[in-house]
Amino acid sequence: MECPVSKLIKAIAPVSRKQRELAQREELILDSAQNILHEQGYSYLTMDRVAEAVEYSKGTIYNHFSSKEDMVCSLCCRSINNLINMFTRAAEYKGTSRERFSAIGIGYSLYHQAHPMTAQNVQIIKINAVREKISDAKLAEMESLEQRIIEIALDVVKEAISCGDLPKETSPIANGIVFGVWSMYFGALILEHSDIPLQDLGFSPTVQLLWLNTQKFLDGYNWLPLSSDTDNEAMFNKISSDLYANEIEIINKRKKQS
Amino acid sequence: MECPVSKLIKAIAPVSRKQRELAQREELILDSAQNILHEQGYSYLTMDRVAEAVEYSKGTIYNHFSSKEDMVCSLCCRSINNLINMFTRAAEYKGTSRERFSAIGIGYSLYHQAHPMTAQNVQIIKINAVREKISDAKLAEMESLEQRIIEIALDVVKEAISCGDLPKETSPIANGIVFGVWSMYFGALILEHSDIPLQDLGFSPTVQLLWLNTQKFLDGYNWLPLSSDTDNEAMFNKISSDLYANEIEIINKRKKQS
DNA sequence: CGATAATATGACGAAGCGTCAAAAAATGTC
DNA sequence: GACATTTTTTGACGCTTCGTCATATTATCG
Repeated sequence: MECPVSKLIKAIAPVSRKQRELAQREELILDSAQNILHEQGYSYLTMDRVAEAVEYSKGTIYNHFSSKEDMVCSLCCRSINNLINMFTRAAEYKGTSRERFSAIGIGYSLYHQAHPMTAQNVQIIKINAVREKISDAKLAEMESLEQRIIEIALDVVKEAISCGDLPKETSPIANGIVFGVWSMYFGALILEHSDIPLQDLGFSPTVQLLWLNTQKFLDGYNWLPLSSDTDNEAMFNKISSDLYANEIEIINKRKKQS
Repeated sequence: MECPVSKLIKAIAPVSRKQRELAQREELILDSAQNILHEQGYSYLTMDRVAEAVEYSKGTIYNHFSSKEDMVCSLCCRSINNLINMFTRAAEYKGTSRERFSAIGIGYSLYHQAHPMTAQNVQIIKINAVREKISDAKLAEMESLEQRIIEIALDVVKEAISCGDLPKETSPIANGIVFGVWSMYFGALILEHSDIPLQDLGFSPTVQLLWLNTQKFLDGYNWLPLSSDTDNEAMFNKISSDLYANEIEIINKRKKQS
């Protein structure tokens, strides 16, 4: 089901005052929803509460989002957009192709550490019973964003192949590398944020394990320079501070609070 | 919240007629739930419908499960138990340590391909908003099963280290390997079963990518014999038919139907 | 067989979703 | 500026589902 408002907002330029106001209100609603999620968790997020928080009626909220799930999906789109920015910077980082690819992984880790809610949203949005309730338009929007973000990572892989850091034969399975780290990071993300006591199960902190495993994985693909020829911890720290000072700061603040 | 019935069922031996009947009814309920999930999907699964299907009242269902989520968690426990059996067989497979470990991965893939519903359940159960509604007892039960299944994989890694197939230095990061494949398979599983058009995003079939990536990952850890010295496709086929004829059959039946 | 304990039942209250007729506001017309 | 028309907003309402609990039914035991 398409929403009345989204048609208006996305109508062709020029952007009228009304369109701007609507877009602004949409952001306000999303901010409120995000806030509720952050403060009280997903079970507490209801349309009535969002309506109360933004001081509009429920009907108005439904003019922007065809369902609660649609709203959460929009939040996910915002997050993916943020990630796209981070990934873009990572892909342009000065360093070896392997460093740039690793930087993307680090960005993913740090972003979700800085914004744990995002991980939950993404997780929820992937459930089919939830997806059913999202408008086709919004799903398409999200898919196209995912498309873009994958492209960024894939480009780095292709560069690596063309400059010889990866064997030429890797070419037809370039997407295998991207899918590999994507699934690995995504899986780890969910396992980590699921309150599952990984430590109790005998695992080290997730970020460290992820980093280690990424390096082993890339070694397996023979992505030069191999991790045995590199100071991996130093590399991690350098990339983090070079590219993701913001996220690091947020994470540290969060730590202090708890 | 603990359920009246589960206390009874788990009471100390000897198993009385009543206990047997209760346990039997619990299985009946779970079978029904599974059936509804299979036929109609998660959104269609309601306590009223389950009650109607098993021809007991809703109150009686609630004597077995403290909530709908508790019920789904029980379904997950059944699945994990199945996986434990498969993993155990895989770990005892005649072959190199690397083959045995790979066999575990294949088992995971095939099981979820044969029982797609399971993947959904697991996915749902990992959401915190859902977990909140599961009784502590059941969560503990699931955790202990997960503990066991991890242990099986970890033992294979340890054997590999002690027989020299993996470098001695791997010892302190043995759990890294297990976590790596766990997260990779779990992530891929969810991405695959999420109706997300991976093909549209330019990816090959998941099982193939997973198999390839597993081999690269193990190569990265230097788990001998390396994939470059092995016919990987043949290995996959051999392990599948040696260990998982059942699952293959189910998968093929499923294919025919569609 | 009657008393007591255990179990099963389904009507009920609460919560949340999404709708839609009516009210309010904005826009257009003279 | 006053009236008509269109657009937007509102919140009461219907519906679904959850989980509970007083009551009814069944089982157990003296």
